[in-house]
Amino acid sequence: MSSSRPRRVRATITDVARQARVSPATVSRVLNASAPVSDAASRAVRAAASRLDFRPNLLGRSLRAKRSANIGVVLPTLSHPVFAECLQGLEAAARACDLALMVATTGYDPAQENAAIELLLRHRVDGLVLTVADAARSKVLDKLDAERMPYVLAYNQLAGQRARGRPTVSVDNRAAARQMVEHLVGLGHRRIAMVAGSFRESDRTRLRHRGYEDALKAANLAPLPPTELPFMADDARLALQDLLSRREPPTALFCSSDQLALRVMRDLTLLGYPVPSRVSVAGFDGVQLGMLTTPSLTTVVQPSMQIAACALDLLRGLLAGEPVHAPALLHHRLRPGESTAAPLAAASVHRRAARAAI
Amino acid sequence: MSSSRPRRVRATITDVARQARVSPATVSRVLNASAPVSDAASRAVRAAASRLDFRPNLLGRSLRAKRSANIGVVLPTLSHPVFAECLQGLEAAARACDLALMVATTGYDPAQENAAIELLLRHRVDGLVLTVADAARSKVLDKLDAERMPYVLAYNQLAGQRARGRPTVSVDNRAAARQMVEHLVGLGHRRIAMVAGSFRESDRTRLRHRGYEDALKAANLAPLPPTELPFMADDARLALQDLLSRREPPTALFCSSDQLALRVMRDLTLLGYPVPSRVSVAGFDGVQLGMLTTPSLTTVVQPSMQIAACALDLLRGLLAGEPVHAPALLHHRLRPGESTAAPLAAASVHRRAARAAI
DNA sequence: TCCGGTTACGAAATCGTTTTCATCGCTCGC
DNA sequence: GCGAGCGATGAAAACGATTTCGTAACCGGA
Repeated sequence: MSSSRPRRVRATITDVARQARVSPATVSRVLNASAPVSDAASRAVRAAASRLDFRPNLLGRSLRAKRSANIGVVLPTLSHPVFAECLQGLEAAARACDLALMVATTGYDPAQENAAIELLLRHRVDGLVLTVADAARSKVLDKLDAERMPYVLAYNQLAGQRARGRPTVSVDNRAAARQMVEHLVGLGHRRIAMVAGSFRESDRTRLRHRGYEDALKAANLAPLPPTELPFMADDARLALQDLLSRREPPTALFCSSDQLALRVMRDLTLLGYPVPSRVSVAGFDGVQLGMLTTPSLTTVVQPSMQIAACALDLLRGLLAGEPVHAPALLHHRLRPGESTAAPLAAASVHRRAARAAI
Repeated sequence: MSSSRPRRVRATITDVARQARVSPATVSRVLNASAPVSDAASRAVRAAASRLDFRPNLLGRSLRAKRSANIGVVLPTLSHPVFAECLQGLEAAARACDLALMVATTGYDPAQENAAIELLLRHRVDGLVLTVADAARSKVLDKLDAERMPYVLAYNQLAGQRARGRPTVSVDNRAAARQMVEHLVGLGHRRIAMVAGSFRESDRTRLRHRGYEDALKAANLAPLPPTELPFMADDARLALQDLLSRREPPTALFCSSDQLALRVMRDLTLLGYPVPSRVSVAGFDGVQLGMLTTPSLTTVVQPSMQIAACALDLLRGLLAGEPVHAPALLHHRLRPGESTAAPLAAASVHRRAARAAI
């Protein structure tokens, strides 16, 4: 009820020192094990600290030590389960080594990427784990380099000159996409389309598209023009309808992400194209929920937890002064689901061939 | 290539002051608009700041001002889309007022809740937004009260004495659950079971169970014993199998969360119980992906973004010294989906009644 | 006994801000 | 013309830790 109880202020290191009859320096040395201290003093300090319920003020420490024990995380969105899971993994890994996490999301928008980083830099994070929309042309990376701020890219994959000195953790997007499309080819599909939200703005989507092309080329098949699905649900459905009502419609759709794939599956169902009997659908990411739908989603699983753990490890290495590692490519896994099957088209092609032969 | 370029250190407020030929105090006043400053000085300071690319060191500021512009977020998990979305909303709201977010997850474990809060307190967050596993017996709330640390509970709902002075933002879980179960009753269901991960450990689940009971009592129906679904996927399926192979099996399942509901739907499908024709399934949360499955999920939508925005608002109020508001109850919405329908049982009951009449 | 070397420790400077307090010109009212 | 009042400013003291540097005490060896 009464709120007039005098706001008891926290004990500071000086209070502990006084109680333990030592200097603040000694308290610091004991609590951080940063220098040898006699047993007697050490015990006295610990006793005083616990008696006073001492909680070190990390602001003071960070200011002086120029180390905030605080790492920044910049992700496109948390509505996408892949990034949410990644953050979850980062948090677990970070807390295991007493690091705090400061997070910001960017909505795939370079301006917001910049704003996010600016905020984190003001708060003096020690380093960053980030996923940018398009690492190939992101200017925040250049800024971070200029500032000498350690960072590790997660999910982004860089090539050529821009990859130099930039640690990344990802799967081999191109190879994984190729494998997935080869899987579709193996099922008998001949007209496979790739759909994405935007091909221009994401380095990963572009790489996956390359993988898609690789697979088709290897099978002597012609790639179909890439399909971009509008953000608005209704427009997307129309676009899909349009794609499938062409003269020779694709029999399989390779989607650039699971979220997209799930929406596509739903829309196909609503439009009256059964999955997989009429159209096969494949995704990319391996989100949990893909296993819960009916049909379950065929997809490429990215090891998000491992990506997170690995990214944090690399970052800690950088903070400890180790040199930059080569890009880390983690293993993906193709998870077959019920959303892909052999195409009907194969059968009808046979029929047509048979008719022609008569 | 060469990394010997001397690590240029950032300009400090003193550097800016020197360049602008004023004192650091004046720079501070200009940059924070914390006191009137002459036009001339103001311009000089701004010019110097931008010339030197000045980035204020928030550690220094926080230390001195006892305000870190940093708020802590404690959530059970980010693998659950509801919390991921909430965090997303918090982040957007926070960045709009230049607050940084420090996040920690707890896995619904009180010990981890405590550890998370301890970490955040050491970092001197200004306040917290948190969702605890069970607010009714959470001891971290008592600790925070003792510390006079401002916080707002999200999703948790408190009752009676423990609610006093504790700001919460949530939907009315009991009423919402009741409404959902009434919807099932309205469809003709007479044997409705509630399933959850754990009834003991979550205040929300308990409230939703109360709502479930309310609805049944109002309809003069008997509640079935609550079903807890084991965490392991296989065990859960067996438990479900067991539940449905009883003599008078439930015709509808009310699940305590969407994630659970989606898993239940999937398991039912695998077990050969079609949804909704044989068993109806309802969820709670309103996650996006519930709309993408086939059948789509009937659920109660919690306005996660609003909850986040409201929580941050309340917290900002507390930080500004405003008194604690009454618990905020935000509107939920029943989103009908394809996972619920009239029970087969109704028909067979009618048939039986008809046979008896002959 | 004395001396070089180690060890444990404290005094004080420092990190980069904000905030208090005193001061210095002004203007205004008389 | 003169003090009161006011607005803008700077000097200096915080904030709470770490880290540098100097030194007292102690140890072993000559």
